[in-house]
Amino acid sequence: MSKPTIRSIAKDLGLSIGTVSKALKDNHEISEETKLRVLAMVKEQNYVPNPYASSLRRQKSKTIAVVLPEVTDSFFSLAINGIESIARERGYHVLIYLTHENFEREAGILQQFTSGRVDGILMSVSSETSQSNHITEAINEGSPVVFFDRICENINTCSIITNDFECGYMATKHLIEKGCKRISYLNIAPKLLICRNRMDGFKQALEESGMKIQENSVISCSHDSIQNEAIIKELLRSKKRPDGLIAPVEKLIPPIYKVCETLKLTIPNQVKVVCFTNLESVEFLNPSLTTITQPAFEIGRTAAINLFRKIEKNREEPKEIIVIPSVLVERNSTKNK
Amino acid sequence: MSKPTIRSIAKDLGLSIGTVSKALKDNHEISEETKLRVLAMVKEQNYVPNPYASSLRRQKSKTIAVVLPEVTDSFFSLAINGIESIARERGYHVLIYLTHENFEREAGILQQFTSGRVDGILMSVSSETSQSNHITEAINEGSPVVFFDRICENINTCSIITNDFECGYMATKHLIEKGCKRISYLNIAPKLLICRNRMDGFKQALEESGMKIQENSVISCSHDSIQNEAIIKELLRSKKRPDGLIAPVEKLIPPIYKVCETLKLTIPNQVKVVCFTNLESVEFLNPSLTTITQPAFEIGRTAAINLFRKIEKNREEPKEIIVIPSVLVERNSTKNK
DNA sequence: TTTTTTTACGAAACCGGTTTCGGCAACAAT
DNA sequence: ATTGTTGCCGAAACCGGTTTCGTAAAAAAA
Repeated sequence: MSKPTIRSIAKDLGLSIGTVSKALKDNHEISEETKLRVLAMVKEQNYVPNPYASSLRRQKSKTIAVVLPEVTDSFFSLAINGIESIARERGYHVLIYLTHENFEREAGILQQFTSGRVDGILMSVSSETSQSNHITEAINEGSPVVFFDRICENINTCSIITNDFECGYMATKHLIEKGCKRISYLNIAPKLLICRNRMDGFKQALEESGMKIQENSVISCSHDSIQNEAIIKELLRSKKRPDGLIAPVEKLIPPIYKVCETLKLTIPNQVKVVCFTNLESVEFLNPSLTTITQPAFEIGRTAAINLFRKIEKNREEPKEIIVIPSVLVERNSTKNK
Repeated sequence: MSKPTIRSIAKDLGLSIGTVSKALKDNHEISEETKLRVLAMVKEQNYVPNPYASSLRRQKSKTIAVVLPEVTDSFFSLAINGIESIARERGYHVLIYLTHENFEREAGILQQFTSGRVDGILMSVSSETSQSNHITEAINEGSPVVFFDRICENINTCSIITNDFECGYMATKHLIEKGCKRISYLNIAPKLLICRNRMDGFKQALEESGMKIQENSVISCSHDSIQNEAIIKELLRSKKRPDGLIAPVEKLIPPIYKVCETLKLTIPNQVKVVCFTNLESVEFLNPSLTTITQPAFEIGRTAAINLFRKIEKNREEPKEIIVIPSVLVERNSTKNK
């Protein structure tokens, strides 16, 4: 027995295709009695409408895309949780695409969306992304975009971020209060607004405290952990070794801890560390890690809610940036003896 | 200017729709010259074919589904990476669904697939899943399924797992070698084959060492971290407190470390711990955590490869279980002074 | 009773591709 | 000259729903 279609259902009931279709969407044109008959048959045959036929005709897919750099990061996996919770609630399907921080991949992915594969796009841009034609094009072709975390400033849409400037500022002030004299910010994606904001917060906190931006104040890291280890090792071996580190992403935790171990530098006595992360186990690191904990789930949720808002009423809405604040959780990596 | 369709492209070129379609798939019926003209126009107008029209006619969607309990676990997020790498290579799209360990959700998700939304399904079943009608039905309706990690034994398909029995055995033997006399296995999903296998390995290792399964040998944990904390606290406060713990999932790390801290039990002196996880930062926990590290990326990759094998040649293939071994990485949480 | 309105449904166009089939040239083989 | 062959392309059916429009019968209004 082959898959039931609306045609086979209609035939079995002696009804027309259109009638069955309307009955299934509870259209007022159809009598209650007929609706019940249709529902019964649908249930009996376990009929599920072909989504692609519907998508083709209605020109909407009930599907959204999530485009992000990676999933092996507590922030992004929690954000996906938040997104999924809303999508499920609304009956939407979620396509996931990983850019691996690569601009060409990101552009290639976005280009596919110009054909109407998805009704909307949630994205966190790659660290290489500096131009935004690929995104504009997707929007122009009718797929609204909402950014979360790694937003694209020159695009006129809704974005959900945390208070990155304040976070950078908080982290830095915290280190200064704890006695740090030379703080290094481990930059990972200078093109990203959020990283620049965090760094600007860092710089302002330094200035306010009468500290200068120096040679080793901002260190460029990569996405490769071997390289990062080398970079951090060089930093912590230099004459003017910093006594405070700010890491804007959790992938820097292993290299930092490893290098400190190798160089026999103790955290927090010789180097204090603050990292942006949502990993639960940071509490039990040696030493426990002071973190900026972002509202990752809530950011994902809010992004999804706003995307659906855009999808539903597709009129132009003003550029809006929603900020959900993070919290600094103080632990032992920044303790002063 | 509205979206280009194959119709508008054909009209602009003075060709028929069918010719354009064939030209785009490099059909031999079309002359090189015409193909070049079509390609040029397609590029000029940035035309991307409507995927749903194609899916509808071809009865295949170039899309697979990944159904899993959660993403906030290093194993699953790495597995997604592996899956995505293969899907991208083959030009497939990836729909993601989270069951949150809930059987009804899982069944509901699977039911949708009976309509041909996806060409195949990769799944790791929820811990509540004991029956498999929902999965059989999806397979019968034409969506091949490949399991990874949390497999469903009574379904005749390809599955990718790690050597769970040996892992349980290894972990236990390791603890015994390190001097443990009373070991507790923190069970999390007794219905799952992999958990039973790990536990069977645990039991066999106990027996071989002349140790008996006792009251506190197997402890049932839940998916809620507050509850787990209470359960573990009770366990570690009991008269016959274990001196070794085996945790089959990483979400148990925080409660274990927390309870030990609260009860002032030092790891590894009073309690030794082994956990199944792929988290990079376990090396820097206090104390560093001995782990069973699973080949998560490789499992995801292999599952995807085998799913595509099934999708391509859709003849029946024998039930096959591919085992990719894990490794025990010894660290300080199981050191004996 | 006649006219209007409402109710309930069917026929058919439509969404945008894919694929089958048929046919016209041009060229080769007989 | 006749009969294949081959190359190249168009016409049209088709995938499985959705939606518009028309209409017969029943109910309500005149």
